[in-house]
Amino acid sequence: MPRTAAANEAVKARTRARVMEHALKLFSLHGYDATSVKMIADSCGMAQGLLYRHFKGKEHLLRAIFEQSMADVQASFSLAQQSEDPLDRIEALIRGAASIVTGHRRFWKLSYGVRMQQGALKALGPRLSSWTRTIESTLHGYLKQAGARHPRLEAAILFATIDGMSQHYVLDPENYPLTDVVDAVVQQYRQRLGRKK
Amino acid sequence: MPRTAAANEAVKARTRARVMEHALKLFSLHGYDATSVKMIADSCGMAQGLLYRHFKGKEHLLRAIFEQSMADVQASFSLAQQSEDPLDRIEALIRGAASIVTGHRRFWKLSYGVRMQQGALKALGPRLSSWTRTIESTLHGYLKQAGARHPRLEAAILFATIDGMSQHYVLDPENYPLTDVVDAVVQQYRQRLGRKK
Amino acid sequence: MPRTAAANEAVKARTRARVMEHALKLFSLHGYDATSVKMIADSCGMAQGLLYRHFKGKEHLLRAIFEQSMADVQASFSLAQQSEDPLDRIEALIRGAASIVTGHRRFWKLSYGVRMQQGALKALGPRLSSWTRTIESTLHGYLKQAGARHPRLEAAILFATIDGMSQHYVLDPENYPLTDVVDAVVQQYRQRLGRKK
Amino acid sequence: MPRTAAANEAVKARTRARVMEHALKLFSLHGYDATSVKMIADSCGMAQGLLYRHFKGKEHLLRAIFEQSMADVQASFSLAQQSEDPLDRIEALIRGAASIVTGHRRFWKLSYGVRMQQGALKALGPRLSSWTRTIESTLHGYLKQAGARHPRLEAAILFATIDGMSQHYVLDPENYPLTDVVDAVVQQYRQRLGRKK
DNA sequence: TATGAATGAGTGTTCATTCAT
DNA sequence: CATGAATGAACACTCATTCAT
Repeated sequence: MPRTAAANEAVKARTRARVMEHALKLFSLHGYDATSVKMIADSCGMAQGLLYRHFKGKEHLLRAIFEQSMADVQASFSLAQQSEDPLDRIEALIRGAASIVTGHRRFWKLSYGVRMQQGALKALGPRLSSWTRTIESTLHGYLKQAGARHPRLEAAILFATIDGMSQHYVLDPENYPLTDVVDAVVQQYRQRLGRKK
Repeated sequence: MPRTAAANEAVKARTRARVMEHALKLFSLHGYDATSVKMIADSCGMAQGLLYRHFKGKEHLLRAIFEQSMADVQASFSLAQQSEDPLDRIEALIRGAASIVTGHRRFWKLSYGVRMQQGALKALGPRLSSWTRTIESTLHGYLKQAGARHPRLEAAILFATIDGMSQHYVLDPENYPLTDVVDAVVQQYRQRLGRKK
Repeated sequence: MPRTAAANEAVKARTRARVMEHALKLFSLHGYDATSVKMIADSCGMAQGLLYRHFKGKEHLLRAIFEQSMADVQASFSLAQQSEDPLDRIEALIRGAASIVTGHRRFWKLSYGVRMQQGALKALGPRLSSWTRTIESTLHGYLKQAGARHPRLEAAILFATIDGMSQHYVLDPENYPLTDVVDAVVQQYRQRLGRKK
Repeated sequence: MPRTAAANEAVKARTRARVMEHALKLFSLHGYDATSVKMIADSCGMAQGLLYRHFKGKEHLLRAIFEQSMADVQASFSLAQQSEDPLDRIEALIRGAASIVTGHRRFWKLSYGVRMQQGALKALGPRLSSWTRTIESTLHGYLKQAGARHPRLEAAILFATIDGMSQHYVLDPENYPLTDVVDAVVQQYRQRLGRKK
């Protein structure tokens, strides 16, 4: 009795997910280059060859991980836009960024490591930079609405702060006081922008 | 007649510098792992073997680059500490960071890439993290003097902003409006901390 | 359907054996150091990489060869100890040594070459010297039982004779009259020790 | 003032000798393959390049060492032939071999290591095997004169004993009781051959 | 679908040798 | 006579990928 096509699909999807999970763990731990396909296969408990049934190659695996994580991130960000008040929106965005980075620290560690490598960027470049632009223009819009005097520059600053903070957290998740830092950032923005209104 | 010892020294130093220059370019472009020794040798137009007369290995080459650049950076930072007024000092530090990053963007790109990689960090870990601590504690001291309410948190925020901004510049030096961003950051801090005095 | 585990095992064992066979040939011909992994792989008609699935490295390959051949040798030697009469035992041991060396001349050539090299000895040192001691103390015991006046010295002499003869045979197996030499050695010992009884 | 041609020759000869001395030490210690030209030059305190003024290459250096040592050995052996009595001659030859090996143990260690390597033998093969033949035929002659029944075989045996003994000494010069072994061998031969006369 | 043996181009590194000085 | 910088081919070894089963 052959398994139904649907059941096969389900198994396949589960395997794919498992591979991506293990790969992300190893990539974030040792870096993309220093992680061999064998390490991933061993970690998954499967043969190397099988991995190539699911992903065309190591680079495609990396791409798939980015695709999926990016989608997660996108979804999380949408929540920020439900509020009406611009200041609330900014707060939501900052807090959203923080919760995304805590929820996916492995992915962000990998991402921060990879974004400095032109080679790895060949595959991811467009994706990564369009993502960057999205955040920055979103911030720009919010800050404009909030009455910032130089919204473009302030967006750049806020983005830098969020990115730097996220990275510092990712480098030492155990000790970095992310929630306190986030609260303080939020307060700073509320003070500065609130007063002007 | 043998070449004089001095002449030999000069040739050696020139070659060493050439290797470091090309290595830094390639490391910053493709990342440490993704740059092969062959690529460096080819870029220098020399045989691979010669590289090993000047550096004990790829990792030592990386270390040498760090050593040299770190010394430059250290020197630049010292200038910031000549002012008396805390706010002036903070401004000097922010501007100093920016000028260091523009002056050594290749090194910083390499540095940002390397700090996420466990492997490359083996050699540099102590150096990099002591450096980070230095900056943060310096910022902490200045902010305390400037009367910040939560100097520790504010130092974390300012450091995140500087780091994020530097990184965004390094990723796209042609287009990122670093000087404008720096001016805006400085203004923000002057406003916030100046008012409280 | 995957190859069965058993079939895989068989293929692997066959390849392993082939590598060891060719490696022994080349090691014994050119010496351990002067034989490159490439030479072995070429001789086997396989890719260099494959060799490393079966042996962790060149040195491990050497070790594996020793392990296997030593086991053979050990077994052969046991046969010599079945006789009761000490003179018969000595004869059996001499003849046993000769038959071992003719049966494994490649191994012995390798072995003789390797024992003069500090480098290769790193891995085999203990094995080789314990083996030497075993032979010498066995000879010592036999000669004592046979009533030799200075069994320790005579053991050293007999061991030297056996070792020298084996080595001369191994250097020129086609022409060296090993069986005649062995017969003559046996006769010498029978004469000398027999008379004293 | 140019140095005289003769003085130059003397300097050159002294340098050559020094290189050979250091090379022999290192070759015997680490093996021929494992000894780099740099190691030799460093040990001599001279530049690598200079070494090539004196020897065409590493292999020629090995060859030169053999040449010189062989000549020494040849000279030593000639002394054995001054006696009249065949038994005395045999004794002199055995003792001569022993004193040669103690006087040149480095050379013999190298020699024993190298004679199993076909590659190294390319250069030395003829020399080594003609040497072997000389010894064996000399022994043959003496044993014949001493009235041995199977002089050819007995020569082979005696040669094996001498070679084996020398090698065991060279492998562990500190502990091997060479003089005792030599005395015992001499006594054995005197007993066996003396009686028959 | 799944295996892991096999491949071949690649890695960092060493080293005998040459050459400008 | 002497230097040591420079070369280039070789070395042991790794790894992403393919393929027979």
